[in-house]
Order: sequence, then C-alpha cells, then structure tokens
Amino acid sequence: MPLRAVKPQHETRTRILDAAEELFMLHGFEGTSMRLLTAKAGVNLAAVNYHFGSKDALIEAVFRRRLDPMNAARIAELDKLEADGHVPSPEEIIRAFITPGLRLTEDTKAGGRNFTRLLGRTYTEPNKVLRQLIGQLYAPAMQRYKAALERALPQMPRDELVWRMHFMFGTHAYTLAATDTVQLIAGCKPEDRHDTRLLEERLTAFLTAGLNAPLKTSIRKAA
Amino acid sequence: MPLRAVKPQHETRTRILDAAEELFMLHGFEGTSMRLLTAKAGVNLAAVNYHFGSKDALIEAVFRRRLDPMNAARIAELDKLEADGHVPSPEEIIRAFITPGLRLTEDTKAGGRNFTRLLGRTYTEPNKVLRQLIGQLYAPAMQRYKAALERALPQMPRDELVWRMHFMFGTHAYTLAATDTVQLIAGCKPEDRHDTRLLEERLTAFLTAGLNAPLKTSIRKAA
DNA sequence: CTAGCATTCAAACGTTCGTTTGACTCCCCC
DNA sequence: GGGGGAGTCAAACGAACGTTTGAATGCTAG
Repeated sequence: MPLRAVKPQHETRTRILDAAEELFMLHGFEGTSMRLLTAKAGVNLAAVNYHFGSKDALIEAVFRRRLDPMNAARIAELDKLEADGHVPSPEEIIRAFITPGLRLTEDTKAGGRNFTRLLGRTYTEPNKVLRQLIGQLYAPAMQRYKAALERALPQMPRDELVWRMHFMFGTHAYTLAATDTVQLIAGCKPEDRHDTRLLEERLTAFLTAGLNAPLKTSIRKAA
Repeated sequence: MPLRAVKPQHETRTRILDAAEELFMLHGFEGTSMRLLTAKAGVNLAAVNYHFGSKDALIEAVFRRRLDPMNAARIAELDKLEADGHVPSPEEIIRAFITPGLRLTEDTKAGGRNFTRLLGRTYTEPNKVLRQLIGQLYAPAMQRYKAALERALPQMPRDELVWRMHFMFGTHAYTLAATDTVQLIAGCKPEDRHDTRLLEERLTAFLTAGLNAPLKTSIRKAA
C-alpha cells in the first residue's frame, strides 16, 4: 500500500524542506551545513540522506515543491485571460505573471516569503545544475508568456521583446529577493513594505511602462 | 621607505584579487575554498592570510577595489551633468548611473565582467556584514542620484520615487549579473549579447519609461 | 503475539575547511 | 658584505563538512 492512512504523513520531510528554505535563503547552499539544517528542523542528522538521498537532491526538492505549483498557476491565469479567444493586454499579462510570485511573499507563516527570497538569490547563481533545473521548471510558462506578449505587441521586434522580458523578469526577481534594498535608497525603512497589493500596483505600472517604451529608431544593429 | 621602486608591486595581491573575483562569482564565498583560490592565483596557500588577514577581509578588498572607482565615476558624471546649474533630465540621470556598470561589463580581459556578475549576485545575498559594506559603499552615490531625480521629477511622491529607484536598481543589477537568462526567454542565444552600446540603449529606454510611468490615482495608502 | 517494514538515532567514517607555524629565500640599505 | 625585513613555502593544526553504518524503535498486517 503506498498510502499511509492517518499519521503525520511525511512530517519529517516537510520540516526539512521548511528549514532548508529558510537556511538556504540566509546562507546559501554551500553555506548551510546539514548539522545546522537538521538541528533547525528538529530531526536527526541522517534524516536528510534517508529521505532525499543527498544534499543536492534536497535542493532540487526545495525548488520543485514551490515552483511547480507557481508556474502552473501562471499558466492557469493565462488560460483564463485567453479564454473565448480574448487577446489580453500587456498589462493583464504582466499582472498574471507577477501575481503568483507576490502571493508567496505574503505567506510569511508557511515560509513562502523565505522561498521568494531564495528564488531571487538563485536567479543570479551560476551553479550549472541549478540553472538547468530552474530553466527546465520555468520553460513551459516562459514560452506561453512570450507567445502571449508577441500577440499583444505585434509591432515590436522579436529581439527587443526578448530583452524587455529579460528586464521585466529581472525587476520581478529582484523585487522578490531584496525588498530591503529600498532602505538603502530611502535612507529609512518604508512603512508599506509588506503591503502586497500596493506593491503589485507599483510593479505593474513600472513594468507596463517599460515594456511599452517607445521604440527609438536608434535601436538597430548598428552600434 | 613605504614605496617599492620598480618591481612587480603587490603582484601577488592582484592575482589573488583577480582569482577571487572569478571564483566568488562562480561558486559564491562559502563555496570557494582557499586552496582552490590560491591554486588558481598561482600563489601559496598562506598568501591570502598574509596579505589580507583572513578570507572575510579578502572579500571586502575585492569589493572595494572595483566599487570605489565605480561610484566615484557615477558621482563625477552627475557633477558634469549638473554643471552651470543645469537640471538634468531623468534619462540623462539614468544613463549616468548605468554607464559605469555597463562599462565594466565590456572589460572581459581584466576581469571586470567577472566583477559585475559577482556584484549582481551579491545584491541578493543577505549576509549581514556584506550588505552593510555594500550599503556603505553605495550610500554617497545613492543619495546624490536620489536628490537629482527628486529635482527632475518634482511632481512625483517621494515613496513612489523610492520604489521606482528600487525597481531600476534591480533591473540594472540583474542585467549585470545574468545576461544569460535571455537565453531562457529567447530559446536560443541572441547574437548581440555583448554589444554594450546597444544594451545601454535598450536598458535606458526601458528604465526611463518605467520611471516616467503614469501615476495612477489608485496608488495610495489605501490597500 | 509476532514477523516485517519504515523510520529514527548516536556514533563514527574519511575528507576538506580556514588558519597558523617556523624555516627558508631574496633583495635593499647601511 | 652582512644584518634585516618582506615575502614565500611545505607542513601541520583543530574544527567542521557530507555521508554511512548498524542497532534501536514504533507501527501494521497476518
């Protein structure tokens, strides 16, 4: 029987994943030791290798747990927007993309906040296998959104669109990862740091304007 | 006499800093061992502790070497723009800010490219002492640019400006760090990846449009 | 009740980590 | 031309790393 009926099914796994999420975010992968991790999770040192096989496999599990549903939500949002042959606007598309990520930011209790910061930090990590995994988990959603934007902005050159998506992706990633940097700019801590709704409005306005930036004729192959 | 006349003054230091730049970028701080680092630099294992005192002090030296001149260049650019009481436009200010960073990107030979990627990765690193150092090194330039933008956009609310600067900073950082992510979006590698001039135009257009995004009345304290 | 399986546990494995040591080399200056 | 400081070197330090082991535990099915 593959199913365990009543008991705390895989509670140890969950506690390991939660602790890993937070500690990887705080100290990186190499900077997080199995001893610290298992201590934080309140499980035995050997539990990670028993349940996941190795530290590397644990890292992959951490990302799959959150990224699979998140990108599925993104695709579902786009499906909804494109129902009945409707062609969604750039702003609608942008909002559909950033919402699932921002939603995780609100989830301070179940550790979603930890994951978004971990994710933002991972985008800039050149570790080969990790990049490959991230790319693989993102590819389907990314293709769908690229196609949607191409349909919404038929007059924009393809390579320009690719770069603007890159910028948007970066802004979004950075926003998830490092909300604290506002302090550096502001010189003090802003009061509305965790007002997700307001942040979504600000970010959508910024990204929509950037995506729709005028196409200067100077943007050509000629340097 | 404090000066050493002719010989390869502090060549060992330089080789350590160059190797550290590349390896920290590739594997992070905790992921880079002193043995690998000194081997790559072609120096003795004890050299780092002799010349810098510790691994942590080496990290700080790596950032100071590049960041001090870079932010000095940013301030100098702004000085030039504001000469004779001229009030620079948002686009001029943005260009002045991003140019020094992008210029380093071109410098593949002397390792500047390595540093920009390292820098982008560090922005999202929550390591306490490192964030403090970065903040301290950036603070003067950041205040100047904030003041310049406030003068250029007097009608924009302060907190909205802070967030838009945050977004701009993030886009810039991400662009420096992870130019390879375009491949994920494009599905193939774009040909003009290292055309810095073109990248500057694209980035400036995107950021200027984002900064000047219309101020919706819905952006208020009310959630 | 008991055989069998999944899980937990303390202890130890060999390896690698950042740092320190003390002898050695080189070159400048008196 | 010999004393001295700066720099390099091989070797070793204790600590911490990821992983493995084999016995102990608790639960379920027969």
